[in-house]
Amino acid sequence: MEGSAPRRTRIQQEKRELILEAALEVFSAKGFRGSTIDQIAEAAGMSKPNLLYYFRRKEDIHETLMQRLLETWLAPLRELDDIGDPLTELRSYIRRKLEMARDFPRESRLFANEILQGAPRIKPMLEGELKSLVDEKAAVIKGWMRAGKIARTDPWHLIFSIWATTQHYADFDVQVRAVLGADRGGDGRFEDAARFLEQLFLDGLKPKG
Amino acid sequence: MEGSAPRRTRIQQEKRELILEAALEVFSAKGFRGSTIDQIAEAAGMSKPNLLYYFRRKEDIHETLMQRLLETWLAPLRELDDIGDPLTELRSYIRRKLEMARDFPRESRLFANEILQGAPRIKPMLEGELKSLVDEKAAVIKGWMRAGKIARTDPWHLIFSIWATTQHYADFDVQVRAVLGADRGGDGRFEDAARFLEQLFLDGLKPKG
DNA sequence: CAAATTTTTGACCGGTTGGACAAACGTTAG
DNA sequence: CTAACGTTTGTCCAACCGGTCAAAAATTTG
Repeated sequence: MEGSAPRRTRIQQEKRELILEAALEVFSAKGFRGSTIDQIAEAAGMSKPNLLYYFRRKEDIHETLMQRLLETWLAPLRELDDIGDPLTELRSYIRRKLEMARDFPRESRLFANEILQGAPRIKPMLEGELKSLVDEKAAVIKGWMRAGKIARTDPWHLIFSIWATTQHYADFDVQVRAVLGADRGGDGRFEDAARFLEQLFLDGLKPKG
Repeated sequence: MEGSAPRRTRIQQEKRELILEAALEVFSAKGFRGSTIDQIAEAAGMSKPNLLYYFRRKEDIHETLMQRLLETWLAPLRELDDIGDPLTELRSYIRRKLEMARDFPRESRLFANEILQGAPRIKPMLEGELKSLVDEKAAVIKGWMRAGKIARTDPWHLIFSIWATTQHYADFDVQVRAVLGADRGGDGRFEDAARFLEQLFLDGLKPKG
């Protein structure tokens, strides 16, 4: 048992938040190994020993960050529900995921970094909680297919493709901006992406008629 | 001018290849900062000073690796050609990219790592060579749309979505395997992915009829 | 063969980094 | 005020890491 929530003073709560915010910034930009405690401390406006008073080890910061991330990261998929029109549900899911890529790019990159390195710290979660959730939702989608509400295809790979296309705009942001150039790479790129993805997932590329 | 190819002995050529192979393995798994020269040297079966005899700095290895990578990485897009049936061309492009994710996952991860960190070493290339190439191919695709051969949509985001969906199977391999589980996560996953992506990009999810 | 050149190695160095620690400082309660 | 507790800092250390260097070993060349 991890047991009863650790008693924390007001200062501790505030400083811990500050550190986590700073660490998210640094970790997501440079990766775990590429980040130093000093950098995080400076970003949080405190000295290294002071930071280590709130988090005993560098790993502890990363772990805490990761746990929080996973909560919010899977929320959109959890909301995918059997009630309501299937195509609308899927469209909403795609939109929500794209909004997360837009509003929480650092979280997306932190996650991507972890997976890229082989997910050493969260593999159990992937094989357990995540797999269960995806299997569950895949069953829902399969139901829609059987009912003729959406085309028959592989629900798991469908989910992968939604993850891939949406998170791409956070994880590969530099590349997206570079390719789109100064004019089209501005704020409008997420709306363009939303329009494109909606069309792709609904109709594909075959010409109408 | 970088000038005439540096004269190299047989041993130098062989050892440099060995080092690059080992470095690809290590860098792609742990990132640049997360990798040590010692690890690369060990993977290449030599001592650290010996390795440094062939590559004076750690960065030199990474740079060489990166240059080679970019050549092969963009080859499939270069092949996308105006002659031939548009839908077939796009299907081939998707297939080739997926094959690269399957056959060269380390290269894909190395590239992903670089982009994730903000592409510090290849940003100029992204804004120059890559952008030009993509713009050029986007124009080709636009031509197909005008000719009514494929549905009208955003060619740039179309290319992004192909990159994202295919590279996902290399970069997020751990996650894909974890979610698919022992049975479906085997070698067949790339064929499943190929089938799914073909359907997605051609027809989307709307039910037929 | 021997000389010249290339390759390999062990020892070493300076800078960085994660983390420990005790002392100082601040705050609050009695 | 003072004791207790929470917070902050300067100093320090051991491990690690990128890279140097000179000398030994191996290889090539004449």
